[in-house]
Amino acid sequence: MDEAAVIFDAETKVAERPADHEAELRLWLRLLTCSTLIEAEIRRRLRDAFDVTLPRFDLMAQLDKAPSGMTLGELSRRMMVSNGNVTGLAERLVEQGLLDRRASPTDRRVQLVSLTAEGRRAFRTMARTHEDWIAEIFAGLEPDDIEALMRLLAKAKGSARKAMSGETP
Amino acid sequence: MDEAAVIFDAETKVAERPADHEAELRLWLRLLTCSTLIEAEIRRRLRDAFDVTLPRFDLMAQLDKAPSGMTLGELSRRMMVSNGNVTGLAERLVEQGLLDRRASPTDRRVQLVSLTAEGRRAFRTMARTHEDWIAEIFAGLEPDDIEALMRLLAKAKGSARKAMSGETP
DNA sequence: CCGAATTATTTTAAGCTTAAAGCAATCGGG
DNA sequence: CCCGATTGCTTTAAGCTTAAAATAATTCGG
Repeated sequence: MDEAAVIFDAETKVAERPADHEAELRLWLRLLTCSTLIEAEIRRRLRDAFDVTLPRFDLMAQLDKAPSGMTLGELSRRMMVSNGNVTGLAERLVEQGLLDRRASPTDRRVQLVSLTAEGRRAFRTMARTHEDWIAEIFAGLEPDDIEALMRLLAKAKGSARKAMSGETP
Repeated sequence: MDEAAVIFDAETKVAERPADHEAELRLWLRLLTCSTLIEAEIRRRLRDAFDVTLPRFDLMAQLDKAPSGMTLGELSRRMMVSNGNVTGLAERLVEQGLLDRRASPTDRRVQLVSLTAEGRRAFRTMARTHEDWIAEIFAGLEPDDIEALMRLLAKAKGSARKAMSGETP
């Protein structure tokens, strides 16, 4: 009964529900499924191969790009997670001897973190394997597919960002 | 020094590292960023508008499609999460009066859950708004873009699934 | 019918995540 | 200089998530 109504609307645009956006909804579901699936696999492999979690790997990846270290705030912005989250992650990585952490000499509020030599070595090893995993996972895509996906995902991201800022104008 | 080497390899394919898969890596980063971004926004809106979490919304969505209810195991398979996860989610939804839960009359191991009348009503309200949010978020995409993304994401998913089963053959 | 294997679920321990509140240091205007 | 605002970080409480172990019920081969 409800289903019939929805189909009817889709065909005729008459509707008490002005527009149905089934295509967009299905796109979202597929996008989410796809990235969740891959993310779960990467988590599993990181755990099995290196006994590391994805968040810790991500944090180390950010620091690997900044040889001189970074503040916790900068890290939380780049990782797009909360401040408190980074506090805890960094704490655990310091415990493991993979991170150095020190107060800024010029601003006593600021905490600077960087990879230790061991941390850098460990990350580089993991990163190489990680890149191979990703290549394996996307091996079924042609170069053209990858290019098209890059473009379309950028467009989707732009669209999403716009919807987030200009909230109900 | 390392950077230079990587760039050199990319150009010439000489390399001690046989192939670099930068394109795939960047695709994965973009896919992940895109879906994380949207997911965070949906979580935020569900919380602000309906005081509900995404996992609870997802669970209710599954049950809405199965009017006669479902076992916890079926639910965990469809949601692609662990059994223990569903146990806890269902528990909290029952507490809120949105879910009914009863043992199967034919198999005492099995727990059947279904939406209560209130749960169904609440879900339908949320679902309508949720669909509008998704439409808003993807408003910058043309119908052709959506179609192309659907196709390419399906292809990516297929490729990922293949990489997951046939592990290092 | 018995016992071993399988199946469905729950429990546990550990870790991730967030929003909100709190604390300390710094900055900026008067 | 000083005080109010801002900034950087930490803490807290709550919830999600998983893997692994535990529990309980059912099934199946003999």
